[in-house]
This record gives sequence, structure tokens and C-alpha cells, in this order.
Amino acid sequence: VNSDLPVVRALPLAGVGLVRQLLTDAQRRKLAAIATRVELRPRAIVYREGDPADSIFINGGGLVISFKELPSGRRRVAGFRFQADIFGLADQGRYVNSTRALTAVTLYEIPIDAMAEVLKQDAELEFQFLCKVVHEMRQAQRQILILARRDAKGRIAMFVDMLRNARPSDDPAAVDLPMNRSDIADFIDLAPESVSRACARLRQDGIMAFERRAARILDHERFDALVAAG
Amino acid sequence: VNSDLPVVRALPLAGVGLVRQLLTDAQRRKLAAIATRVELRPRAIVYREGDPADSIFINGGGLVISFKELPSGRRRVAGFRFQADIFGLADQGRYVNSTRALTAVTLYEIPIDAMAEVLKQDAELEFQFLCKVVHEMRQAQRQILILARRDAKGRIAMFVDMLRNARPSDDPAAVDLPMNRSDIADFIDLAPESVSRACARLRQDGIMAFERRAARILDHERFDALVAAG
DNA sequence: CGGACTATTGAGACTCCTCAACTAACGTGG
DNA sequence: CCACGTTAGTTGAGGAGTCTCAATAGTCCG
Repeated sequence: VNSDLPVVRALPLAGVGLVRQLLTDAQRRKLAAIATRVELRPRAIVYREGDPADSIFINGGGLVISFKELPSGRRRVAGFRFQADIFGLADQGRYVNSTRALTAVTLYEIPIDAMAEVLKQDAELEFQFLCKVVHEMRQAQRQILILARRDAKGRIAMFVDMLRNARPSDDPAAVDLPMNRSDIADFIDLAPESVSRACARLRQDGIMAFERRAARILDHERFDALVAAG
Repeated sequence: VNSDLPVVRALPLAGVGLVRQLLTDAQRRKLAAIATRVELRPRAIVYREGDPADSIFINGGGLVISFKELPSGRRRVAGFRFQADIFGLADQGRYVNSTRALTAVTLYEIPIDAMAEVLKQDAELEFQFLCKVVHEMRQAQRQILILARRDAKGRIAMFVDMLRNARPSDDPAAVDLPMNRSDIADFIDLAPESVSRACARLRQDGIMAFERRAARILDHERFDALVAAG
């Protein structure tokens, strides 16, 4: 029914910064010609679930959150869109999720019709786009693996590890957490209180430290063991 | 970090049978020329997680299960591949999941190199492929919504509803369940015992009936309410 | 500086998991 | 064709973990 993607050993499926890194100048110009640059302030809504899906978006800097309001009143966070991420999944011509800026954000908005036109004319560009989608697919699978964890500590650890891999930094022990606890909670499907408690226990165990908007891995060995324990 | 796909209102993103329905004769011939037909018996392994990802596969008939063995000894079922589904997701040149035939299966195996070559030469075909991937992506999101449910009954109902939508049948109340309880359990992340109990309660409530390899929806109103309650 | 939101901590209830026993169904070989 | 062994499925009792509700401390922003 789902997932398990098609693709392709020989391909340059670089995870991060694909749009920025793998496109030729000509391709970048082609996209720039049909894209509109949009600046958004924190908390601004990009689009709402159910809106007509006229455009796709490329994050040019900042952090965007993608989520879904459930009938129960709960909120399901589908993921976080960092620089160079593409978002705007549609189904039946309507956006599947809502998206909102968490920080100040620069977006490139590309009308879907123009995008489809360009893709049909440029197989190479379309191929890069396909790679991007496949990469998103792998992220979704990773999220599913996180949700499969029973233990709250394990979910936190896998979440941090996911961010670490998605956004490698100079210091391999330091991980930015630019979103708040509730956003994390709704992403890994825990109550905010459970996130707090799990972080507290990881701190007591000497495995990690948590600060305002960041985490630090203190004991890499036990951290990696916890991540792999799934 | 994940999901939220790019794509495209104007596109014919028909969910089922895309490969069969949306390709031109010329495109089908092109694929047939590079594909190998493979017949598998029930329980046969298609490939194992970690194997070199040399090919992608199109299910030509029968049921395939995609799964991952976790370090804890548990098993995570990524999904079920029905006729016309494409599978064979690779990361770093290795398959991400293992796949196994649940029934007798016909597969079309396409070497990745040949596939990439064909895709680069035929933007239209590549576009269909992209649509297929996007469809898989939506399935993954649906699975995540199922996993977000707290109640076992709700997960079962959503799972059945997913199968119903994926494989529409003549009788809208009847749903085939060609996989066994353990496979279902590992897909919706419950213990097999919990699946049994949830089904028993759904039966007691008069909402559904369960037979050997099928389910029947008795009270559509309450069933739909349960599915939507997420 | 004040107010609202975020984060943490505590106590009790609920649900599912684990372990175990038992029944039913299947498939294989005599 | 039947008997037996193996696997799949159901049901029960107890325990572990998170969720909910509530109260408190901390933080950010106007």
C-alpha cells in the first residue's frame, strides 16, 4: 500500500541542499524565472489544509512546520521544512497539510502549472525533482520508525538523531532544536509532559543535556545504542 | 524534515493501476523491453534489507509485504504492495526494507541503470513515475495518521478503510484481508493479541464482522465516524 | 514591569504489552 | 483419507508506560 520507493543507486541522491547543490545554472535560472520570492514573519501561515493547491514552495531559509489538525482537536506534525526543502503536497487539488513559519522565512513559490511545464521539458531537472521526492519519502519512513518506538526516551533520541543527520553542524555533539516542545511532542506523538519527562531522564542518565533551543549529546556511545535499539 | 510532497493538481494522480492505466503503448513497450518477468511462490523473499539495490520491481499480480527487522527483534511492516505498485526503495545503493511474497506473485524486475536511462530519455514516462512516487508518499502519510491513533479499534478501522480505498471492490461493505493477523499487527504497530481484542470489540459493538481472510462493515455510519475520529 | 505562553513536575486512571494457556486451522506424510 | 504436528488466532491475568488533569516555575514579549 505504501512507501518503499523506487530508486536508484547510481543517482546523486544527496540528502541536503539538493536544489541548491545539484542544479545547473541554467536549471536554477529556469526555476527562478517562474518562482516568486516571498518573505514571511514568524507564525505566518503559508497555506492551510484544504486550500486549492496552486503552488509548490521551496524553503530559501528559515524553518517551516507542516501539520494537520485532527478532528479530535489534537495536532499531527508531519515534519519540519528546512532550507532547500520542497513542500506543498497536494491530493485532489488540495493541500494535504497546513504549513506555518516558525521563524522568519524566505520562500520561493512556484505555480504548479508552470512547474509541470518546466518538468516536462527538462527531464534532467525532473530527475532532480524525483530524487528530492524520494528523499522526502525516506524521511517519512524514518518518522514511522520513530513512531514505532515504545519508549519515550528512544523517540527523543531518534528525533534528535534525525535532526542531526538532516542538518549536520560543526560540533557533532550539539544539535539545534529550533522548535518548541509542543511541536516536538506533536511530531513524535507524545504529550508535551512526556517529552519533558523523557528529556529529564536522559539528563539524569547523563546521556544528553537540554538547553533553551538546543540539545547536547554527552555520552555518544549510549546515545547511539539508544537510537539503534529500535 | 520529511514528507509534504510537491505535487501537482493538474496531474492525473490516479491512485491505483497507474502503471497499467496511464502509460501509452509505446511506454509500456519500452518498460517491457528492459523488464524481466519473475514468478514467485508464497513466502519467497524478493530481496533483503541491505542487499545491493540493482533493480526496482513492479507488482504484476499477487501480494507482497515490505518490512524491516528491528534490532529489538520486532518487525516493522512498511506496507503491502498490490498489483501495479512499484517497490524497491534504495538508500546508499542498498535496499531499505526486505520484501516477501505473501501469495503467488508475478513481478517485473527492471535494472536500475536501465530504468534511469529510460527515464532520462522520456520525460513523460518519468513524470508518470514521479506521480507514482508521490502516491506512495501519500500512503506513507496515511500510515503515519494510523499510527497516531491511540485506540486499537480506531487503528483497525483506519487500516480497513485504507485497504478499501486502495482496492475498491464491488461490495463496498466487504474488504479483503489477504494478510494474516501478525502482518496487520506489525503494520499498525500493535501486538497480535491487541488486534484480536480490537476486532472482537468491533464485532461486539456490531460495527464490523471478521472472517478468515476478510472483513465486513456492518454499520457504515459508526464505522465512518470511528475512522474520522482521529 | 506585567501578562501570557512555555516548560516542568506530581498523582491517578487507563490502555496496551507481556506471558501464558487454549482452541482452531492448516499441511504434510503415512 | 486420516492422523498428527505445526502454525495462526483467541482469551485471560498482571504489570509497565503514557495520558490526563492540575499546579508550579520559568521565559519571552509587549
